[in-house]
Amino acid sequence: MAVTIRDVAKEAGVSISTVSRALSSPNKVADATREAVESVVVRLGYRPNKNARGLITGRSGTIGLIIPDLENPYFGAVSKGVQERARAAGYSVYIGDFDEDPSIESTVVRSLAKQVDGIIMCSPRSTDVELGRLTSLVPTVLANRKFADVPSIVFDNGGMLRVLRHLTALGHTTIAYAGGPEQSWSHRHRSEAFQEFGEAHGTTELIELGSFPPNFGGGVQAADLALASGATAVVAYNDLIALGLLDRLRERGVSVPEQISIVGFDNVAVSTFVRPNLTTIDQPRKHMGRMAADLLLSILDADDAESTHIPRQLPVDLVVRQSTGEAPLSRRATGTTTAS
Amino acid sequence: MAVTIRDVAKEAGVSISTVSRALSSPNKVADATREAVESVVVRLGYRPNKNARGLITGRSGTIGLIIPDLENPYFGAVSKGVQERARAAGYSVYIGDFDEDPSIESTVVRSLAKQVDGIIMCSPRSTDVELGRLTSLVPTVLANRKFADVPSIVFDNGGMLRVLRHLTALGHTTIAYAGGPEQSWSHRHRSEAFQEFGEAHGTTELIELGSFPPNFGGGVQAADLALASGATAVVAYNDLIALGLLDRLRERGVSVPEQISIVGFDNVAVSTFVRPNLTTIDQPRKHMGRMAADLLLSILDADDAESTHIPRQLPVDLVVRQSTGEAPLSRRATGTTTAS
DNA sequence: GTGAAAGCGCTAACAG
DNA sequence: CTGTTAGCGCTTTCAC
Repeated sequence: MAVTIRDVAKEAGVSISTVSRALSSPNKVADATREAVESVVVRLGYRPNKNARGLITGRSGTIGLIIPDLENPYFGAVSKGVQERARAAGYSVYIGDFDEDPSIESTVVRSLAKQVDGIIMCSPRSTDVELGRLTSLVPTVLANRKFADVPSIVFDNGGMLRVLRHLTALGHTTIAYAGGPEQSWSHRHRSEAFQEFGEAHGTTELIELGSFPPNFGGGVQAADLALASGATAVVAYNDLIALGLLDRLRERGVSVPEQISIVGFDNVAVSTFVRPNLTTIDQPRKHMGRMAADLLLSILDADDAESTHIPRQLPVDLVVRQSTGEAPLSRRATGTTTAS
Repeated sequence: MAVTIRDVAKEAGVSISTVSRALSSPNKVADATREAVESVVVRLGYRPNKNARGLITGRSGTIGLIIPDLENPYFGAVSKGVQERARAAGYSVYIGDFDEDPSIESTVVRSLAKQVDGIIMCSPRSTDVELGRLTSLVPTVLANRKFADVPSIVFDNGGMLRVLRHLTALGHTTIAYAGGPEQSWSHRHRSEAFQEFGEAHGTTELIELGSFPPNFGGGVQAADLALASGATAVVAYNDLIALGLLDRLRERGVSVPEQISIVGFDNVAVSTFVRPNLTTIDQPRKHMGRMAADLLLSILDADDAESTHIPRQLPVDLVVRQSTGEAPLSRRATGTTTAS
């Protein structure tokens, strides 16, 4: 097998415990021996066996990240943030994708629970009851969901309010909401904020179109309902739904944004792939990943105090994109622009 | 801590070795005892500690998956395929993202190498020299790259040929290629196929525009060059570049596909977010993930024979999308279609 | 077919 | 400050 701590000890002429100490608690060892050990470690290319260490410390040096769908760039960004921080702290991360299926989510969490020091559940789709069971298995941090007193990171849910203020400022008086998955905590909160705004502003008519799959197809479905509703503006649960809406509305001969305005959530890259670029709520999701990892690691490292000041609620931004589709990059050359 | 093999043994009234055997080699134990043990296992909710097992067997029951960018849906799909198979075989998977940066790729592989039974490197960006070192660390399977005799899964690279035949059939005689990252094996192969076609068909003029970042911005860059080249059709390294091309060309007043045709590679979801839907080469990437996982697992399980018949080269399909943007889902209702 | 015992590579008391 | 000694939870000879 590979080079073990014993090889290093022999080569450095010390005992294995000294090697162990030199690596895990460098301050408990004489500078001279520590340096000697370190040089041997480098020379032999020794890398401690995490398994063996974990067996005794009860810590595996790994965390689990559970997300609904790896193929959705939203979660890819979160994952990158988590990895960035975990790696910096010497942790490895298992990623478990559950295909937006609560029962798979449950299975994956349970199978991972025994092998990791902690778990980050991003946008969990489980019911509260099941979530309660799952979060009791192992130290857990939630992202995009609040539940009991489980530590969590969520986005400031003032996003919907900003969107609605923006739209009413533009003169819209009939606004529809094309929602996301029922099980989504974010969806429920957006829906509530939507309703509340309606109650507070009697002059604006607010229409909920229902729940749709959080993808392009969901938006296509929602479009026909939106049109029938008579709304002049549609707020979508996310950008993918917004793009589906856009496509279908245009296909039905409705011009966007002239006849109907559309606003999304997330500010994923594709929101700039269409003209005009989509107006959306930017949610710094990579940052959310970082914060979630930081929070989990701080919990793992300091069993006593969860004192560290990690923001639990991340600010979001309304990104209003110009509808006038002007050249964003460089001026058009004069002269012929058509191909041969 | 959790329930251990000793608890099970005590509860079932047998020795720990019997429990161990009952679980790992059920045929080496009397049916009666096996069943007894199994029922206790279920009742106590016992789950063997992978670390401890790994310590002795030298196998961790985990594999690593190294990809350039988690945020790119292409790799998300591959990851899902890998996970699907790994999970089914009882393996966990570490995913390591290296941000398209070869030096990070190297670091990640090295740090993972000691903790996993095998690694799948998808679309590696390292040089051949470095790749040689990396693949010698631990059993490795390559995806989207061939190197020496390292087992690999790649897509049939006849895709470019099909695209070019398609375009010439449509009457194009001047065709440009907007390439991907220099380090990409796929890019180099597409580029070669592109050149070869030119040599074989003197009547068609083929123009390489260069290498571009494999994203929307890369396509925007390429668009101005494409226009200046006089080509009437542009083949893009991937769909994201194709979409960037599309956007920029339209902005410059060129209509697509009337004046310039665009074809992409990958058939990612966004390729249907635009009108007309993008014509593209479909690469079944989730399937690639599955095959890569199967290949790695078969290598790990059978040290002797890599006999299993896993296809090493996966077929691709040209997806020609209709330009006429007809209603794809349901017929438009008669009557007013504009909103209030 | 089953149990006892010996470790896998490492860390954590405990003496020195 | 350093070495010796027990194990962590499990698999695997080797006897019985």
